[in-house]
Amino acid sequence: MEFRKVSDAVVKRMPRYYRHLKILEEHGVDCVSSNALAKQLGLTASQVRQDFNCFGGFGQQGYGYNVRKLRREIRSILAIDKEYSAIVVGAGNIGTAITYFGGFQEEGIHIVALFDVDPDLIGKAVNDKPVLDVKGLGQYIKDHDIDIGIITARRSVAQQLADSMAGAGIKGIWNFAPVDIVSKVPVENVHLFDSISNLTYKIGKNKITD
Amino acid sequence: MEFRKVSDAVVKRMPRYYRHLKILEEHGVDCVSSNALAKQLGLTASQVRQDFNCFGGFGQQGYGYNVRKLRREIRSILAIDKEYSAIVVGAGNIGTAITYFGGFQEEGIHIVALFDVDPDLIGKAVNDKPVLDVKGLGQYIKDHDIDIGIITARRSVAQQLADSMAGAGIKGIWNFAPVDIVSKVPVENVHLFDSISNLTYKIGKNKITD
DNA sequence: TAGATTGTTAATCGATTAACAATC
DNA sequence: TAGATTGTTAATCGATTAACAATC
Repeated sequence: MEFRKVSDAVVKRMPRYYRHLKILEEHGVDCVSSNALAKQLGLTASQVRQDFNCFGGFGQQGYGYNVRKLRREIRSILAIDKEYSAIVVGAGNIGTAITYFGGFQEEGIHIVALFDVDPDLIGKAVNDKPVLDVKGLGQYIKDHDIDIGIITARRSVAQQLADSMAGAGIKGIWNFAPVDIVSKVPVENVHLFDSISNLTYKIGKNKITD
Repeated sequence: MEFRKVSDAVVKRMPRYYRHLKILEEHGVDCVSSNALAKQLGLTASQVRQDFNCFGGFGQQGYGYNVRKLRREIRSILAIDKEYSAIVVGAGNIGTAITYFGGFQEEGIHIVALFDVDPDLIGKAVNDKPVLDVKGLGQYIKDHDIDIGIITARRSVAQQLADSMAGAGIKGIWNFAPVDIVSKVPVENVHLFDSISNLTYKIGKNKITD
């Protein structure tokens, strides 16, 4: 809907607002001011208002923001109000965990199949989803018009898997392999190693400072 | 070792350098210039040099950076050259996946036990690690001097688990529950929901723009 | 030495914060 | 209407980029 370029920092804060508004709504809160929201999230009121105004004016002067309305707006901005079909490439531990994990199904992301190279895994099922031969990956994406490809395969094959999925018309790639995937389609890299090493960094620094 | 305050943006880039240097080293590359490294990672040479100089001068004028040395320096900065003991709180799908996932063991992070409230899970084992009653969480941390607490429990209990672990002397918390944990000890929040919704955002925006 | 590339200071750019007029 | 709080413009701050002297 929006036409201005929205900075990456703003986009990264949107899910945080969304999660918090969900909690407020569950607690029966109708209305929230930028000031209150800022305090609850550790931001400034200015920042909150600037963020929302990147996408349009969702508030009401003298009153604040309607929690329900604001949440629905952010839901629409993040496009999580839509349904997505997804496949998991790499039926190992992470792939299996992602497939079992309910959190995405309930947000409209439906895993329909897994892919692997291992003949021992091909033909089996994970959470009732079939594990298929990776050879048929591109054709499957075309035939079933798959939206999201989730890469949980080894680092060395991640980029070529991404290329083949993008070539087959996938809409976006969610990558768990420890490489920064580059693609013509949108990519989100989840770097668990980066996260844990940022934690050990902080732990190490803490020891010295304290 | 360092004494200056290093910005969050710099710290977040360090694991990326580390991962890339690991690949360069595997490919037998001895030396790399800030310019080459910048191109490979999609940064600028200035930024690369600025980043490294937050922690000291690791390069050599007229030559560049020694890949092996630089990687070891970053390894030490991120404190991933040390050994850590860890426990997983919440023996569900994510907890199980994290426990099976080898990537952390090889980086010196050793999961020694899991905790849960479910009597059906308590007493069982995941990847040969015992699942214990969460009632004994604090005492276990004290007795075994556990470094890292990995939260893979429900959102509603995540903060109180963090509080109890911090109280028992844990050094850092790695949180997978969809809340921003606040603690007196260092915390890293992994928000899978934020990540996937940033992907759907980009997919949605792509459709409009193209 | 000459060439190359770092380390570091200065300039620019963008994001955050502050201020205030608009308005519910 | 008066009070409150947004939307938005202007000021500040911090991070990125550019420039260049130091030096291998």
